[in-house]
Amino acid sequence: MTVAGATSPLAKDILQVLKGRGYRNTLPRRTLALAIAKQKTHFTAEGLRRQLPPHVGRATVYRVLKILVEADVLCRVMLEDDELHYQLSHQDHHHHLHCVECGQSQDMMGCFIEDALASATALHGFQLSGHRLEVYGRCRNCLQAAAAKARSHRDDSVYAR
Amino acid sequence: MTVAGATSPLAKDILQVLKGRGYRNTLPRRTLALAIAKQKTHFTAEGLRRQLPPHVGRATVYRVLKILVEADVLCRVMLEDDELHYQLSHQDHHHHLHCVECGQSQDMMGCFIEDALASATALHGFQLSGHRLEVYGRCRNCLQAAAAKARSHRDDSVYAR
DNA sequence: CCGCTACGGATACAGAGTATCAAAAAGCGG
DNA sequence: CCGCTTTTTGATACTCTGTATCCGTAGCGG
Repeated sequence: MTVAGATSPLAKDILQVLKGRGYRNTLPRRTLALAIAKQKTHFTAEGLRRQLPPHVGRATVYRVLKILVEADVLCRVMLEDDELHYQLSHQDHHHHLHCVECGQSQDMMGCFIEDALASATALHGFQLSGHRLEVYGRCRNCLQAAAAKARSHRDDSVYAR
Repeated sequence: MTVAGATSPLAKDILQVLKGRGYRNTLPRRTLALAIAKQKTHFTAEGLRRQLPPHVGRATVYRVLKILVEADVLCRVMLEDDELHYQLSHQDHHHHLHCVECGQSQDMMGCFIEDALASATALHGFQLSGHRLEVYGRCRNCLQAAAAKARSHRDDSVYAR
């Protein structure tokens, strides 16, 4: 019933990646891996730290996050409020749909703009090397919730700013 | 040959916008407007401040930048190194081409991904509200410079990382 | 020219991330 | 299982960007 008790497959994967990169398997890293595996959505460095036992130092959190970003386990996403968040990254190139209502974000697999982008940049004499796309909107759940609310209170202006 | 001596049309526009929004016309703001008008490309808040006479306070710089972003005179762009830069914004929705070689950035007018985006997000039950796209690559000038260099020194590996 | 306010600059503060460093833990060879 | 070397850790201090406060000052409408 110690730390090892609740190890998730994902946490194991993370530790495996660290091992593969020559990093040692330590208690703080196991704790971090477990905490990251538990995240349902994006999170900030400080937010993550707050979920950790207090004996895990701030520097350690940032160090591990940095390593995991370099290892492509996590990716950093910039939200509309200019806050830097982390989230589990699929290895493939993809983008994120961020719900501006509930803050959840989901992956949009596959990149459908690569071609359009290539031709558009070619017009400018540009040789494309990469891009960063974040999409904002309202997710299915929030839309449904809003619609339900609208039905019960006709006078509420759900869509007003 | 005082401050008024070098006033550019763009600087006047900026001051006009401030006036239109009910802000006063003050010396620090004139100085700021002039400095911003001189920028050939994106810049950081601190970088801008360093180009200003030292009697202009840090807080003032940030305050004015904030106002100008709200007024859509400037827009904030996130570069690949995760540094926040500002640059003159065209009023219309557009994106930026950033050269990873020389750091210059140019506007790519018109947004060609809106449609593709709408259909892609619809698949996820998303109601689109906005997006952020930054494009990275090498600009015409840098490509030409690299090509010229390659011609003169065949052995240099210009394209190697 | 006066007086009301917005403004400016100095300063202190806040939040995110990094550098430093002594002490502790990992892993390895035996 | 033990000691040895190297990596890691957490505390702390620091840096960097940006914001809040506060009082003197300067704009500007009258």
